Amino acid sequence: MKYEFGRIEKKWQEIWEQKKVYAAVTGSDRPKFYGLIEFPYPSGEGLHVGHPRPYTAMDIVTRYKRMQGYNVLFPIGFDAFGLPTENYAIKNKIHPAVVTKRNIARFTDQLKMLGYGFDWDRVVDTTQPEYYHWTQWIFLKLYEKGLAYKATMPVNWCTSCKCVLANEEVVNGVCERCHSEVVRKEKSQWMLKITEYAQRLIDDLDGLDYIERVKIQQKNWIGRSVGAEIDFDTTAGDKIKVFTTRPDTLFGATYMVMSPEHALVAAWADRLENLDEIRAYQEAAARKSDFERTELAKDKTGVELKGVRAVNPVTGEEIPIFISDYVLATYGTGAIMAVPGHDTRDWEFARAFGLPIVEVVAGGDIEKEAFTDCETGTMVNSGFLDGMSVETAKKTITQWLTEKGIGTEKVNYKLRDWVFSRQRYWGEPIPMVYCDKCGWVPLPESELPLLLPEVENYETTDNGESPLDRMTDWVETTCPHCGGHARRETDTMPQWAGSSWYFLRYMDPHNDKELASKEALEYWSPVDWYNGGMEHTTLHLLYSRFWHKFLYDIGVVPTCEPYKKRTSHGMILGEDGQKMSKSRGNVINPNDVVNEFGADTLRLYIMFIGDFEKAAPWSTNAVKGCKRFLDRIWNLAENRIGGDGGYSAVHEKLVHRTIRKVGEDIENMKFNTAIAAMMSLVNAFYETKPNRAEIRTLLTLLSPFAPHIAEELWEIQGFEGLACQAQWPEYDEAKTVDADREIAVQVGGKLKTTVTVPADCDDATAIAAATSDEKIRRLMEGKQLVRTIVVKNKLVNLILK
RNA sequence: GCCGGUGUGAUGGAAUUGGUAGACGUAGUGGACUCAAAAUCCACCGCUGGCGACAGCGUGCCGGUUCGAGUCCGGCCACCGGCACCA
Repeated sequence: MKYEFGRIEKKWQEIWEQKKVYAAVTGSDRPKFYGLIEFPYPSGEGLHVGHPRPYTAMDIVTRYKRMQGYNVLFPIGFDAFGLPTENYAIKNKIHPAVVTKRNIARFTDQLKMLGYGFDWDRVVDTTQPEYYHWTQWIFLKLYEKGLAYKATMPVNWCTSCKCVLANEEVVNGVCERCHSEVVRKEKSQWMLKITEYAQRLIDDLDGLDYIERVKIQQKNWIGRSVGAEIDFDTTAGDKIKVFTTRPDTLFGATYMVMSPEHALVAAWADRLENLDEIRAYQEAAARKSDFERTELAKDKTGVELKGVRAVNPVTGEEIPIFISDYVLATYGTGAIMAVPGHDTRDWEFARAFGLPIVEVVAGGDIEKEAFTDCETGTMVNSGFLDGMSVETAKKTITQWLTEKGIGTEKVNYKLRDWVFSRQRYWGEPIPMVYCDKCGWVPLPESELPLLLPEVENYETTDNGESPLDRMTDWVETTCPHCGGHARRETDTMPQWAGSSWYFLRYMDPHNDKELASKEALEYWSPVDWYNGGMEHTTLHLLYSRFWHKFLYDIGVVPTCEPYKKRTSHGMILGEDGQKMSKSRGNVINPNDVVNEFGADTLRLYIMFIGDFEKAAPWSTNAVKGCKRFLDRIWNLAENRIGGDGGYSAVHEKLVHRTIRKVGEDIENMKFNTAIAAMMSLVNAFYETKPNRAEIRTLLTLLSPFAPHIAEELWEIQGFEGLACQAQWPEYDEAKTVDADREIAVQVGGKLKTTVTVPADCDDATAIAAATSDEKIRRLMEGKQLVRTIVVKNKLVNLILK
């Protein structure tokens, strides 16, 4: 009989679907396990070979858990709002909803082709009104609690997408999606106060089972730093507030710098003697894109504000004030005290402008470079701080400033509030109206979902407004508050909105009363294991943690963190070791692989390819090797011998070891070595034919990895029920160990030979066995044995003199 | 510049966390089967020397700790990812 993968894969996919073997049951008594993968964006290109890596991994984990008796929730959905679909729609004059529907159908076929055990009754689609109803509802709640606000501020504007971007979406000064130039633009935007959660987003990481690099990257992104805020008096009467992490160096502050956008510059217009020069600098700074700004980072530029001076609160000296674009408007207070002796940037600026550099921490050579070390230095030229360590000086000066009312301790974060509006059509409408009398007014919950209207033209307007802006009938409305004239918000939500809570909807996807029932949320929360890409660490993963914490605070969800465990997979590279891309021509289409080798082979290969967390290049030859392995299993089933009892004496030990190894490896995401262990078992079965019990165990172990072939052989062998519903086999630790051990014999730490000894034998027996070996005896001739080291069941090391 | 990570045969990668380096797969070589090829099955497969038993070397480089180091410590080099004038 031939292994017709095409036929059997289709056959079992239909049977599984019909029998609903992957249905999750809310409220079941069995322990629950919620395994989650990042739902795909249904692009026009269809599934990429990168997708099956995390999907197959979690499919294996959840199948394994199911076989262990867990009530498993393993859902799938589509994150379908977004720019590529909209752009495709514009180009081809098709409604994005139609494009989305088509793409989702294609993705669904491909996912089913790979035999994933998703609960297809729980599919979510973020573009459906039944879904975005609740995305909008969460927004209203955020607004109600003061966490959504409208603000006019400089935002990142992608010149190609004609759309604002969140900070997280700007990579190296260009748009994360289209790589076009990003410029700063003043715009009125909806903002979400993620900064309010900064500390909790850091603190709560401690209790989570996330891979370490994810935690580190999130912490770095949030960027907490502790210091002080200090007020400097000025000759204009206003105070300049600065933030510093080095209040200990206050005596060395010889000038001040404000960002070019700082409000005091405008306030002082009348007093400034060189206003033209200042204005010119401000304009030049505003014109620079983020990219240019970082490019030009080497040389410090700036202009002194002539006519106003600041006063150093500890030295009493008048010091000059500059504006320079090395000071960012959006961090801290937008102004700094410059301590050129002990800050690299201030040092460079001081050198460029010939400003005095004073040493206040001894230990370096400030003639050559700024001395920034906080560990070793001693305070000098600092009045009452002299002789103190930096740490002590920090505490002392902060206390002093607080007592005098000049400053206070202060924590700052790099994280900024989340720019939440997009000037685009294909997104969730923001359920707010602007009333001339009442200002911004939220829609009442009863009016949700606010449907996305049909428009004729999806393009952004020339003045950078959303296409919805042209929909006069839709835009013009009445104020829910006073009934007067009002206009709807025409911006839509960003791509990240729908994905910030989708894992909750899976728990109760058809609920039309609330985002999910209390019962379902209590039963399934939190997600037990979430696997996804590193690229989402500071985007989706952070955003969804923020939303979840908010929902926890208002009593909607029962846990303060959404995901208990987070892991991440490496990329699949092309055969040339380069990132797969159409232009390189190294793209592998999963459909081709499935047609040629079958879904089981693809699944197996993609897990065997290498360390799950690392990038790995594709190898068609190695795919063939996996197909060969399945062929060998297929042939094996015809070559087994009878005997329904237990395992045979020849295989027992290896079978027990393999059960242990495969189970442990699945839990630790070491799928490659789990497969290697099964290969070894099959190799042993080729040496000595397996019996029925051994075949049964092999098929059970194989089932999570290659479910179709396992199921078919299961049926052929006449085992009861379905392979995918079989119980995971038990192993007996006692049966995994040998009666005898082959241990290493070393002389002076160098391996000379091996000897066989009884397992767990005492040291004397091991030494006796080693020293009676012919070869070792020869080496010992004429030498004196000065020391022996014995490691039980491993080795004997003889030290000779 | 700062923060993470990686470096092992021709090749993808293993190695119980300080204890027999190279499991498993790919490629390669030899053999069986075949008129032949493919497929399949069996064997070999780190480098150097030797007919050989065997000896020496070997986990990016240099040093150290240890009876013993791919694994730990110090100093380099290379590559990958993230952040980047964050005061």
